[in-house]
Amino acid sequence: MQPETDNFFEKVYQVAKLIPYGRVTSYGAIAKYLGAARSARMVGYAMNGSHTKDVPAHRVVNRKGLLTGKHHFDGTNLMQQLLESEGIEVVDNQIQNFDILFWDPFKEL
DNA sequence: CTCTTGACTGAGG
DNA sequence: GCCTCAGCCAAGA
Repeated sequence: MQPETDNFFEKVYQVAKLIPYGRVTSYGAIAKYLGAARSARMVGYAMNGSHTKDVPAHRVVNRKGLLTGKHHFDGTNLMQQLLESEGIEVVDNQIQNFDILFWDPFKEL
């Protein structure tokens, strides 16, 4: 059965899956791409179920490039480990060169 | 229906 | 640049 792309949550998952390897984006960017620029919080809220999906939630951070959602991962530094595993530099929960690694769905899609 | 919570963001000081 | 406040929207109790 086809995924519920009509649901806000599913839309978030779909976009998150489109994030290329070694790239990151912000909740607001995804939200805006979905047409709900003010629903950035909903994006993060939706990610609560991301662990049951094939969604690379670790590639999604807040606008500052800070790993605000790392507490939702199993370990304490799991999110950082995943990012570093993709060649992304992370220091003190903050992504380095965030402006360069930032993946804008409007420009890339 | 009302109230609370939240992986956010933008504006103001 | 940092801190604080308010707005925003959806889901759960």
